[in-house]
Amino acid sequence: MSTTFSISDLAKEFDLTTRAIRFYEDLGLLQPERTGPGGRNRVYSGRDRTRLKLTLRAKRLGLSLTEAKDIIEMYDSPRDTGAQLQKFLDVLAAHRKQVEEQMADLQANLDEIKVHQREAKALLAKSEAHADKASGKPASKASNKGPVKPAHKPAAIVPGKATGKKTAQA
Amino acid sequence: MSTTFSISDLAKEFDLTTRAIRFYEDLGLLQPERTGPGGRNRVYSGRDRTRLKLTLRAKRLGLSLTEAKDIIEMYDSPRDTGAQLQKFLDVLAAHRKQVEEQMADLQANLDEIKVHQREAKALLAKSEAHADKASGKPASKASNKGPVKPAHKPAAIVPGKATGKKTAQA
DNA sequence: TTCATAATTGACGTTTACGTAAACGTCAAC
DNA sequence: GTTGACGTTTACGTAAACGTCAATTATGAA
Repeated sequence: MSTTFSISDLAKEFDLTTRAIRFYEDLGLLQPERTGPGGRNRVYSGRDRTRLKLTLRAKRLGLSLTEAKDIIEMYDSPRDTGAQLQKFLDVLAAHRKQVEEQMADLQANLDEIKVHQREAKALLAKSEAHADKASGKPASKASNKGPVKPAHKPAAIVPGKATGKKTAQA
Repeated sequence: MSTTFSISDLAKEFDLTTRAIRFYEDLGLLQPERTGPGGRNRVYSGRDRTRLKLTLRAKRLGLSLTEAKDIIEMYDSPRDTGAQLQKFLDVLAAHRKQVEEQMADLQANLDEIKVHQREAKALLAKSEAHADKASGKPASKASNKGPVKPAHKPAAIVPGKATGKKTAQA
């Protein structure tokens, strides 16, 4: 009873088109078996599903599909000799460094977002306290008196809605 | 003495081609002034430089250029009314959530890498201790006795070498 | 049996993000 | 007075990552 999946199973689960999944197969990312008459239909294993999941995570992190493939293959390949193990460790160290760099990028972003939040909240509080006439709840109008200069700080950069879909999380 | 930059200044600093920089201008990401005879030559301000830096960081995080533009514009736009401030806060909250999600993705990656490192190191240590004949330093050969099964764990996903260049950090 | 549903293989189209010439202007240096 | 180094526009080319048909085939329900 080794769990398997049809192409539409995976398409639904990960919110992809079947076209995309077949395309990933063309790139060598998936290797489904065939079934039915003349072996027409694709059957995906749990391993295929895992590789697909990893591929999508890689995409979310900004990698190309071929980069994703290289890495997944790397982690999925045999490491039965000491030399291979050592090389694997080297690659791991390099990857770790890059991940940590990207983490730093993201952290910088998050920090900037927080700063903006603080500033905006402060400004909002000030403008509300200033416009105290008939304020019950609708705390936003258009107070064109003190233009409340936008703090010309850089900005923050944010990820996510590449395909505008559901962002199937790993 | 407002610091300005030529197109090749920016190209060198961020390791881009001038073509790319002009392309970003076509997308509205940069708006250099013109100088020289007939206003042919581009002159970039510090603000342009900042926007370029943010654009590249956005790319590293997997955003498209138009997504990058939308976000940068958002952060760069005026917020002089209470309503605008409130909307800005809403957008900030959404962005923050997405950043935190991506951070989680990355953290999962990092954890997996660490697990792999631990496992590989353990295996390496064992194979070295096992192959104790004339071991001075070159601690890797090919011990084809105990094949040391590769732990069939998923994998980790890693960012970075998109353009294969120097990864100019923000 | 017939109709809908799901799957398949081409094969061409599309969007993004630039690359790569071609052909030319400008200015300092030699 | 020509040679670089640097700049410009126009324009076609390209790789990646699918989308979008079209023309089949198989299966199950009505």
